[in-house]
Amino acid sequence: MTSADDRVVPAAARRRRRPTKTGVVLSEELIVQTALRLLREHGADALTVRRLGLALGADPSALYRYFRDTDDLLLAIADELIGRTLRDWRATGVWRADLRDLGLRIHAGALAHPQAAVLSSYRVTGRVHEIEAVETIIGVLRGAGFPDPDAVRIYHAFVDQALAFAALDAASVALPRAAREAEAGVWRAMYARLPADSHPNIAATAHHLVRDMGRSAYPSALDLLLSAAAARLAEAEADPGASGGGSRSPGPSH
Amino acid sequence: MTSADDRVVPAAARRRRRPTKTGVVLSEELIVQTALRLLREHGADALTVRRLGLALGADPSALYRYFRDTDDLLLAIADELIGRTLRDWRATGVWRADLRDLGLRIHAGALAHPQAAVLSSYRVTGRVHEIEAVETIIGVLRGAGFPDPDAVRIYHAFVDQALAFAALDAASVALPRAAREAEAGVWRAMYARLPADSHPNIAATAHHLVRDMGRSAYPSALDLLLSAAAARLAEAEADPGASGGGSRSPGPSH
DNA sequence: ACCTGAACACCGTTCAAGT
DNA sequence: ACCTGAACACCGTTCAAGT
Repeated sequence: MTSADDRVVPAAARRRRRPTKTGVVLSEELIVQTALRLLREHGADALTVRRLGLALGADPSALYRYFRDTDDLLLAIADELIGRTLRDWRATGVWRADLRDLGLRIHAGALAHPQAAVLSSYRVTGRVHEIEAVETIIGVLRGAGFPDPDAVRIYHAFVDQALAFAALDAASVALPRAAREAEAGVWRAMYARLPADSHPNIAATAHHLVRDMGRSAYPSALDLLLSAAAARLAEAEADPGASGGGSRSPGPSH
Repeated sequence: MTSADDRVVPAAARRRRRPTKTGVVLSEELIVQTALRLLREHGADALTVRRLGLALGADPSALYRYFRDTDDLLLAIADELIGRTLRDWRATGVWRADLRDLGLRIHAGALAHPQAAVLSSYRVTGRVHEIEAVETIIGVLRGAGFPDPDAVRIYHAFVDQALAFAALDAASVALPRAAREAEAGVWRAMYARLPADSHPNIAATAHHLVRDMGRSAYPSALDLLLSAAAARLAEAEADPGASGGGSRSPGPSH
């Protein structure tokens, strides 16, 4: 009962495709690529079944042969983004550097397609690229020597933090122009001008706030998480029994 | 040029309100409360100007006198959620416990209104409740002894982590029933059944994954962040010059 | 087997007209 | 000053009919 199994027609079973009126031969891949292009070029509001049909040169309703509904299309987009992000990544064997690189790539990949990321970062796709990513990240942690329960806990915190910040920062990049400018202005126009007697802590740090809040906090948050994980690993290695078992094991599989 | 300044009619200047056909007297507060109720009772799709008008007993177009557009209404909802979350919070003076409590409250507050949170957690409102929250959190950090640049950096990582996880977890709670069940099923039906020869790391940790992935990773991620911050503070206190200035200062202001 | 086109039940927002 | 109602330009999705 996975999402992949629910697709209207399994890709392999599909044949005898007829070109549309404009001569295009539809496919899941073509639709996902076109959707990403629409999002990129015209923003999140442009991803409608009707405009996607227009961009493909097909009747909008034809898309329902490839995706159950817009949500199903979204999951396919999410998995394609994961795939692109990790396509050319290779482990170095230094776990902390590897996780840092993976986290920053996930974040940067989302910001490269903010409109798509904000719609899809949240979702568990159960599709091929996501599965490879899970296998890779857990492999890095187990290869580093984290006992299995710690490896899974840290995997979960790491990947959800990466996806959560990716969505957060993508959302701000994907905001309509007016809203985006209004938010940037709030820090300078409002926070930087609060009087010290009513808001002493904001007033004392206003120049730091204005400088900091325009940037993503993800690199900081990532480093804090990795620091704490490293400390945890040192503890686990000093006292191997404490964490409740789990075998040491193979390295990353990719 | 803040969002508050852009409101169609400043609340104070509004007078001589006429009841609607059904006898209701509209106000910004009533509209926000009704919007939260709609979201809570009927999900994110229910928040449309038309249904909100219906629920209020007013013509949908009347709402445009109170909010510039739906985005402006969303910012008001976001600020109301922040206000509710912190309404009865008090500092204990133990910075780490205070921040942990604040983080968990922000997260729990979002999950109590998942449909509202997923729409609004991202946004900088510049409104009154948000400003109080910023002042409070920075106050906790400065009161703990973090130098100003560290206080701001950790404030930013802390609050964005809380909001990002709040939105991530709210999104999964707010998912339409079918999609939500499909995602839960993916871990049991797909990840737990991958063969060890193709996916050794997932296979070795599958039982941990199934147990862990159904819960939020936020408490773990928060503790990792606070651990690392505590370590940073210990360093700063051992070597006060290293971090580049910033005075020690007052406690939390609330 | 797959694509089309009409139809249905909705949207957000604007603006002239009412009171 | 504020609310109403019609209008405009859109949506996602379904389904009978075509090829």
